[in-house]
Formats: sequence, structure tokens, C-alpha cells
Amino acid sequence: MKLKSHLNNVIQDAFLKAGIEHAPLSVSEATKPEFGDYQFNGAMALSKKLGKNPREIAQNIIDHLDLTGILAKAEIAGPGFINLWLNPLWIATQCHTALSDKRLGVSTRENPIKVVVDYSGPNMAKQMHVGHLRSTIIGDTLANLLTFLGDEVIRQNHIGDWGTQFGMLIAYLEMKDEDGSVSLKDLEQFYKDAKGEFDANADFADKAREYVVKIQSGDAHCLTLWQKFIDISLGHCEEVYEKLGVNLTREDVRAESFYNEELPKVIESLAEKGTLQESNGAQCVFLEGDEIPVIVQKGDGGYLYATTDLAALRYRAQVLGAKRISYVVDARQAGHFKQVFRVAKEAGFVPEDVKLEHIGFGTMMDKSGKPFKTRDGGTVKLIDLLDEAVIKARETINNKEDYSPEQIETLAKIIGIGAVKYADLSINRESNYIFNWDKMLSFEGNTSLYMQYGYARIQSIFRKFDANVSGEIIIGDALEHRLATMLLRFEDILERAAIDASPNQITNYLYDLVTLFMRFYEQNPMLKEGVDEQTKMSRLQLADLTAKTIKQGLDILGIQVVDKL
RNA sequence: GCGCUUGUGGCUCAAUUGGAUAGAGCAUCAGACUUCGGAUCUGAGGGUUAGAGGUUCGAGUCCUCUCAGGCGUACCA
Repeated sequence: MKLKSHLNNVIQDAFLKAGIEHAPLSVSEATKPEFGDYQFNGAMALSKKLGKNPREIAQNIIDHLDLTGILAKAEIAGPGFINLWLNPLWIATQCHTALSDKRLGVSTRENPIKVVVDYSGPNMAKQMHVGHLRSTIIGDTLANLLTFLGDEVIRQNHIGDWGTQFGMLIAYLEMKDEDGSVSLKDLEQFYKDAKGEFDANADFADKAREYVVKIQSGDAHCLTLWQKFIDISLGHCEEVYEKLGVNLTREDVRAESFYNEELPKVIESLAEKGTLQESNGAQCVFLEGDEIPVIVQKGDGGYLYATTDLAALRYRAQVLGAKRISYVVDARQAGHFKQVFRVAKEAGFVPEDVKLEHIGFGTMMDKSGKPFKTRDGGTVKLIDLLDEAVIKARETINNKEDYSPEQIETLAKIIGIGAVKYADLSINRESNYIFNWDKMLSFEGNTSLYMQYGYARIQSIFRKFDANVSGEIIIGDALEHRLATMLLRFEDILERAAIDASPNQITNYLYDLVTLFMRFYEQNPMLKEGVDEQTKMSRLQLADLTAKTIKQGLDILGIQVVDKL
């Protein structure tokens, strides 16, 4: 239900009838219940243009407003606000329709586009650490969201599988263990050991350097070893994705090395366009207004990540045909992407109409506000963090005696992983955020557990009711009115979140929805004595739609629900 | 130095992108029918939105300056 769009049409219609010529202006949600459901503030904005006082304009609009369909009432307030009340009958009908729809009334795009979402991007030389968490879950949510709305989403996992450190790693792999599966169990340690050997053993260091050259020149033996190393390392990542419930597969992997043979061509193309300049031995693109150039080829002939990113941009725009390319990468790389995007457009690698965006995010901090580290200052492995989340979740539910150990385990995973993801997704993407176990695993406040509790509570009602729900939805009081309206806002919220790539708009909505439902639940009994049949059926349907909306919303965030907590 | 970015109750975060009296949750205090799941709900106190100017009908939001923090600043990714 594109609620706002419907309301805007009504307003626009009134514009026409009132003889106001102006580009469409949008309604917004009312800031308070006393001010109705929606408000239109355009009269004030029009005041200067039309040379009339805003209240007069507002009155003119109201006089021509259709109050027979969506709207029930409109009032002028303050300097020229128009407060709008939705028609309860209309709301009820829409909720009823949404309930019978698998997509809860959310339409699919009329004009879907191809969108590349680049996220996660772990380095194969090391185990995934907390630094990859945000990219992985924000990116996955964005991909889920756009898929749900109907876009053709192409997930791209730009893994780091190339570079000098791989010479060292595969040389060590060969020396240490033919099979590889044993010694790679702990990649972090493997890396440290290899580095240790590199520093201590001159022969080994030579061999490592030799291997770098060999891989890059396509030596079959070295490439086989390298491939083996990547396979195992990627396997570790997939274990993490599995635990996280993230929808990334091998098919989504387009590694750095995938673009290798494109790199010289990128340089060539830039040279042809005449944008390339040599500076201190390196090949650079100087952008107007930027002091620092984009270096695309080092003095020694090697390529840099800007080169790879340019190749990837060209591939995504020209081969994959993407119209929107979103990079979910740490905010600190804003400068890099700004430059690379400009170069890509100016060089014609990416057509003008393709939207390039860097979806930046802040750093994860500990309780004291410092970057998240282990006690001894090392990076926290993602897998350890997730395991700890499950353990902590288990502690919060260990007083449940009617569950089997298996059920507890399943529940702990859903709660623990959900908490980690929700905590991250529920804060503004661009700011740093404080990682706090106690807060994220709480039943209170804006947490996944509170949403899951709300959902389970509704399921409990239906377990008890255990019959078919039928009949109409009747908006009986102000709370039902608000709840029903909130439910109809779902699509608008998703749409907004998709445009801004900001999952926290979804979590904010879900939190408001669940809070509202809890109040409704306290005040509007369904199965208690003395509730007439019609009211019962109506309220049950509102509860049902609430539960389905929570479930769908969390599903987009990659978080599961359970019928019983 | 230059550039980007952040600053909102004691703490953690919102604020529909310029709208009405800046909202939640923790924490504190006070309440709720022998509970459709009390893992809940209701209420109270707590704010000069870092500071100073400006733009306009209207500013937490936009502009300028100041203060304080974070990050980035050519051959790592």
C-alpha cells in the first residue's frame, strides 16, 4: 500500500480543482495523534509563490478536498498546517486486503532495475573479523530489501584474493602441509606462522617473493596451490555466512583476481581518453579540484585497488547492466569512492544514468567508546563473536524447563544472532556504534528480542484461539485506528529505507509497531470474557496482520522469528 | 596544513530530510484487575540540540565562524 502516494493524489486533485498550479508536494506523517494521521504543510511553502497568506491557501485546498474516500476529515491548524484524518472504513478495508495478500499489500516495482550490491568483501589472507560485520549485514539487508521490492539484485562479494601476501601464504602452505586442511583451521595463526617464517628464514622469504611473481605470471603449480588456499579460506567465510544467516554464495563471488586481465585494459582506455598523466613515475588521473590524484598504476608497473575498482565498475555497468551500484564499505573510504566514481564516469566506463553510491558506515566501538578489540588488543574474530552471542542468548533462556536441549540450542541461535544483527541495523548507518551485549540481548527497548517477543505473544493468542478467523475489521477506537494506519505504512517505510539504504528506518518502524501493538494488547482484549464475536474477530485480524508485518520486516533484516520464546 | 565527518537529558539512540510543545529505551521514582505470556503496560522527573551569528512564516536539520572529538590525506586494500 503506497499510502502517501494515495494521499498525495488526493491533495494534487484538490490543487487542480482549486486552480493551484504547482508541482506536487508531499504529505507527511502527523507528528502527534492530536494532529490526525497525516499532515500537509505545503500551504506555507506556497504562500510566497502565490502571494496569499497560508491559511487562506490551506482553506482553498480543504474546500476542494475529496472527503468521501481515503480521508474523513481535514482541518487547518497553526500558521497553515492541514491536518488529515484517514477514513476508518477505508483503513479497515485496506488492512483486510493486506491480510489476504502474501506480500501484505506491498506492491512490486513497475519498473524494476538491476542493482549491484557490493558487500562483505573479506580478505582471504585472514579470518573474518568484526570489521566485516557491518558491511556483511547491512549489505545483505539492502539486497534483501531491494529484492523484496522487486528489483533485480546482483550480489557481489569482492573478496581480496590477490596481492603480495599470497606468495608468502602459499609458499608456507606448500612447505607446511600438502593437504592444507589441517593447518588452515586457524587462518589467523597460519598467517602469523607464515609471517614468522618469512621474517626468520631468508630462503623462505626468497621463495615467497618468487611465488608472487609466479602466481602473477600464471604458473600452474602455484596457481593450483593458490586456488586451494582460496577455497579453504572462502570455506571459512561461508561458515560465518551460514551462522549469520546471510544470503551470500559462491556464485556471488567476484574476486579481485577476476579483474586481473582487465587491469591493463583499464589503463589503456584511460590513456586513450587522454586522462592519464605520469607523476613521479606512476600513472595517475588528476581530477579537477582534487589535489591528490587517483593512482592507477604504480611506478613498478603494479596495479592498485583503484584500478581494480574501476575494472569492477566497468564490468558491473557494461557486462552486468546495473543501473544502480551500491558499495557497502566502511565510511573511511568515502574519499576513495568519490574519486573512483568520478573517474569511472568521466572515462565513460559507467554511463551517466547509472547511480553509483557508497553506502558508508561507522566503526564498531566497545563500551568505552574505543574501537572494538580483544583484551590483548587483537582483532575479534567474527566467528568467536557469533558463538559468544549464542552462548549469551542461551543464558537468558536457560530457565525454560519445558524445552529440549535441541530446542534451546535452536532458540539461542535465533535470539543471539538476531540480537547482533538488529543492534547493528537499528542505529544510523553512518555513525559509529557502541557494541553492548547487555543492551542488545535485552527484552526491553528497541531490540530484536522485543520484536520476537511481540511476535511470539501474538502466536500464543492464536494457539489458544485455534479456529478460523473471519469477518470484517472494524476500527473501534483511537488505538485500533493508529495500529491499523501504522500497518498500512509498511510499504512507504520500506521504500524510503531502500532509497536511503538505511535499515534503521525499518527497525524504527518495527519498534513503533510493536510498542503500539503492546498497548493495544493491554487495552483491547480479544479472547477474554465479554468480548463480542465481531470485535474479537476484528482484533484478531489486526493482531494477525501485525505479526505478519513483524515477520516480514525482520525477514528483510535477515532475522528469524519463533512461535514460542 | 588541507579535506571529510560527528557533537541531541546521566548513558545508548530517534526525529518522516525545513514544520507545531525535540521523542524512545536504559537508569531513578511512583503505579497496574489473582496476567488472552508481568519477558508486559501506565505515569513522573530529567533538554538553551557544543557555542555564537545568519538565512525565513518556521532551524536539531541549511549557511558562516568558534570550540571539542573522529577519520582521510599519491604508489596497502
